[in-house]
Amino acid sequence: MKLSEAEWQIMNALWKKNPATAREIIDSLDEDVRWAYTTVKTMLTRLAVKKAVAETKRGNTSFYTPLVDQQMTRRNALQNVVDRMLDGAVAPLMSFLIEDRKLSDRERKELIRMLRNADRKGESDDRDHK
Amino acid sequence: MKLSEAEWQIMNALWKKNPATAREIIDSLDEDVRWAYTTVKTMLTRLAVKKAVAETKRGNTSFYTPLVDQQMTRRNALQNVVDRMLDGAVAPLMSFLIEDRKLSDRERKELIRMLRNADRKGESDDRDHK
DNA sequence: GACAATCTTCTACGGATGTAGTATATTTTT
DNA sequence: AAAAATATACTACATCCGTAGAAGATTGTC
Repeated sequence: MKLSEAEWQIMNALWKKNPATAREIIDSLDEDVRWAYTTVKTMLTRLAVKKAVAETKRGNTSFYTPLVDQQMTRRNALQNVVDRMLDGAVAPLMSFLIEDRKLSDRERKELIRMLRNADRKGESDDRDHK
Repeated sequence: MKLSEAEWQIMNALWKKNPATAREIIDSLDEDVRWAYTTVKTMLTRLAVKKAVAETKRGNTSFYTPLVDQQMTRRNALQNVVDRMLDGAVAPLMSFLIEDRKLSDRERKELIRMLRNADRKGESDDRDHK
């Protein structure tokens, strides 16, 4: 499941609220995204063709629902980003998170908590950590 | 500076070793990437056109060098990924790092260290970019 | 019921991308 | 120097992507 940038926008909107009509999707997009109605429709049709969304008609109007899982889709996309763009290394991702895109205090704490947690449930190879 | 997926491959090779000829680049790519010589040349020419690399001739052969900074280019690309694909949220990135893409023990420790460090120097914490 | 608003389907089109063939110039090897 | 290998410049082309207009179907409104 490969999505184009514009398609991500649509999917993100749909993941937030669904089912939704083309009109609802447009309205939910950022102000600065000024797509014509038919542009969004084209996107939706293409997404339907690739089975990323389901199209259901009620009367004259189509309602759309995501068919792919957000978590999973993002995960795959990120894996691809790491593989292609970062040449397989996660380090740049980490420094992006930590240095560039300053995490809020909140996020930083949360991240540390997650890491500790991951550490604990990490299988056999744990050595001296007391 | 927007790079296509194939262009990232080339740039990653060039960042690793430069200047390099088209031939050297091909040879440095993963085994499973079987591009024709002219394909790589096309890529390089396009990259030269958009000023991402410099082309210098020595005799009959061209040598290429990156003109854009790896760190910076990746950073921008990642910001774009967060904005478009992740709808502005970094949380999915974190969980990708921590849950999906299991960090090695080594990487996890390093990440924690970085976080602690960022914590220390982040007294005058102001956020909200753009 | 007529007109306006809205939705639908179909078609289009320029630029980006992946992928490479051809013909030609140059360099290297017998 | 003739042949073989290699590099270059140019051209091509199918598909994807962003973006939307046109024309017709349906629904809402006075």
